[in-house]
Amino acid sequence: MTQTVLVMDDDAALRDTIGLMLENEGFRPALAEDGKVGFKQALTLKPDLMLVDLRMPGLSGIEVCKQIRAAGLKTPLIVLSAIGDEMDKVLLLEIGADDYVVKPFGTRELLARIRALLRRSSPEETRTITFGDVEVDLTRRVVTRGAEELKLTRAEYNLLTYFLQNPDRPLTRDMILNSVWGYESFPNTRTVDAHVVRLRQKLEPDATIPRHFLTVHGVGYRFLP
Amino acid sequence: MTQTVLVMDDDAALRDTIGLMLENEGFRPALAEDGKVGFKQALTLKPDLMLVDLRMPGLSGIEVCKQIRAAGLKTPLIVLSAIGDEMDKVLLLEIGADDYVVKPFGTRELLARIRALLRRSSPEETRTITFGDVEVDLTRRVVTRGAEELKLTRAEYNLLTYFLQNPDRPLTRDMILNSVWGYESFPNTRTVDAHVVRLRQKLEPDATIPRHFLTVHGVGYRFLP
DNA sequence: GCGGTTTTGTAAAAACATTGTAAATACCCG
DNA sequence: CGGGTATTTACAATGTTTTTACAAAACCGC
Repeated sequence: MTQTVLVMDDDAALRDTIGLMLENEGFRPALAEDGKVGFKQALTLKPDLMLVDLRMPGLSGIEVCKQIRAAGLKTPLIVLSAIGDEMDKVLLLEIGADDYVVKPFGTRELLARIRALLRRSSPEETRTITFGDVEVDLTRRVVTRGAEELKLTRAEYNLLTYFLQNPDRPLTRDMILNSVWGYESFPNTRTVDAHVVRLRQKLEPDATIPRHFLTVHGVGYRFLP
Repeated sequence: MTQTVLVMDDDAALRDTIGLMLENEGFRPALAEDGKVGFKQALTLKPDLMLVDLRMPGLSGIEVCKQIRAAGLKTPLIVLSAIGDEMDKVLLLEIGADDYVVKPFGTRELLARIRALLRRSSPEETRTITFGDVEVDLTRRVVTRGAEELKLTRAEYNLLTYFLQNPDRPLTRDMILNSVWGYESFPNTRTVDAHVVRLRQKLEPDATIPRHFLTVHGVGYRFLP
């Protein structure tokens, strides 16, 4: 489950910093000090993402990228470029980079981009959550029960995904309103109840005896997968 | 325990309004009128959260954010942007902001976002407390005894957590009423007794010989873990 | 210890609050 | 406009809290 990130940079200090940061954030870092080593590792390790410095002695970042793509690898790739480097988007496209970060950058920015790219490029066709006899396909936004596809309205679906993201803990109506409806609109808290009722009718085996969308009297609701 | 919020905005009126609002809501506000001062305060005060105006004379909000991130600070950060500002998410990502609010905004919205962000960024711990054969899971709001889950009503649960927070010391009925029921409602002090009885029935090995919820005659009650 | 007094335990009644739900109304987007 | 959604409303059903009443226990001065 842990995702591997291959870091190619000739600057040892930077390499280690990034490696450490990645480790702290739950990734498995792999470090390469030049393009030749990096390319080999890209083939053998099959990392989930690569960070490639543009300027490296020997095989340059540009060359590495091209070779990697030529080898048929579609690994998501972020280019690290020094400020002042000619960095037009055509070049990036040509070498098959998905994003770039200009040095010097904050680890936090880098991390955000890594996460964003992984999210963008992960084969999420199969990101589904199941509970009871219900299956929720988060990428297609489709909910099936048994064999048939259910029709959920926008509000119902949003509420459902909020429950899915916060299983097994009491959620007050206000928390739900803020997260699902946002801070701009202020519907009555009873609105939440109305929607819970409809989720129960559509998703519970027996709507009168909730097994998944439980009420916590005096508090709110709790979702139990 | 009080959380510090650093507000960076060149508009003195707005700054003060926000500061006042924060104070009212139990935060400790710190105000900075430009990026330079703000950056210094960010380093010295180590605030729990920052509000940064994008457009400021001198060091702009964007620059401040970048510098703060470059300095390694991970402080949660909300950007305040004037309507019409180019506010794409890439920019937010680049500068390491966690959320943004478009001016003009209501204090209520801002507050909600501040609270939400603080909640998001505080490490979530599963706090559970045990006494006798009872286990209280404070995050899930679930009380178990032996193997089975007990059903506590809202008042019972609130009373229990108050006892848990003040173990081994006598609590008068008035203290309990004020802390658990608040100053808004004025129930009879016997109400406390009624609830203690029910806690004993649900949580004591033998409700007739209390081992945890002790009576302090003429005073009130005392909880012994 | 012994009455008298105060305080506490407790079940049950009464008052009150919250939730389920359908139906009515408002809203919104094409 | 029309059709679907979202929200509010109203009322019943359910659950909770508070009060009450009386019994039991603790305290107190003698």
